[in-house]
Amino acid sequence: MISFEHFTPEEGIPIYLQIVRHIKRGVAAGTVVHGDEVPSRRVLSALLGVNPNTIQKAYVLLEEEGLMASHAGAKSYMTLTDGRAAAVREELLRNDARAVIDSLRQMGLSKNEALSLIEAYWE
Amino acid sequence: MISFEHFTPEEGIPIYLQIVRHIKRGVAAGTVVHGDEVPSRRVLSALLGVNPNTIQKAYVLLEEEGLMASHAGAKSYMTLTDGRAAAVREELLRNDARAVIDSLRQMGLSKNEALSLIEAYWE
DNA sequence: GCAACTGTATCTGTTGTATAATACAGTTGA
DNA sequence: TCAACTGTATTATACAACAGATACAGTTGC
Repeated sequence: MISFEHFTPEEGIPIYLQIVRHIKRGVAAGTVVHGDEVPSRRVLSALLGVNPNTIQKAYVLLEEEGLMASHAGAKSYMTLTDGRAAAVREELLRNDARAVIDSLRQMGLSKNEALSLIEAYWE
Repeated sequence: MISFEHFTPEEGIPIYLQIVRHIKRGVAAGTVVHGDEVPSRRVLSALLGVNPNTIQKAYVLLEEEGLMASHAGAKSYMTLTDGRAAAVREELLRNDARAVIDSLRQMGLSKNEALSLIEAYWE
């Protein structure tokens, strides 16, 4: 069963997108693997204190990407080939890198300054 | 006069917030300094192809943060003490660092792996 | 069979974003 | 002075995103 223990909602970003992101990061980390059971819409909605439709919206996105499968009446499970999981990881890493690099560059930082910044805030 | 030459709108983020971000990054980079003239609402709206109200919404936010000042009938200018500019820079850097670090950590990367990633994508 | 779960579909309402059309008032400079 | 710019304010409209309420339908296990 996929864990939402360390899920910390952040305002300014739609909840359903944060749910998608949380699961994708789990896939990238390898803590979410093929065949893992996904919490039901009602269970997760109660856990997070949101509407079941909000969960459904997130799950539909994951299904459209082929990362999970649902069937009326039955539980839902992750559907992850090795290649698909690796692709998710690459996508997230690339997006993160691109976003932060663009931003830091626009602020005039050099590569070394950027690396020092990340190192300083890593803790 | 503040330049919008390298302003590249990105979908998914409200235009007025992108304008605020663009100017703040200029402040952080030192390319926008105290006393710099800000394009008028009408001029910038024509340049970007958006409604004047959208520009106004961005400028109101900047005014509320004390980064610029407007007076009816006159042009608008940046109002930046050295400390204020430094604070804007620190805030943007900290937010960028925090966002990317949180994400990479959730994907299971170590500090060195994160640094290598940034270096690899910097180009 | 049936209770208790599962996913699915539809409708409603609020909010944010952006546009449009004006109107009014203050300043600046020739 | 006065034309041409500035900022400011109001009202209306449209649309999409987001989330909530509710009802319906399929499965699973006893």
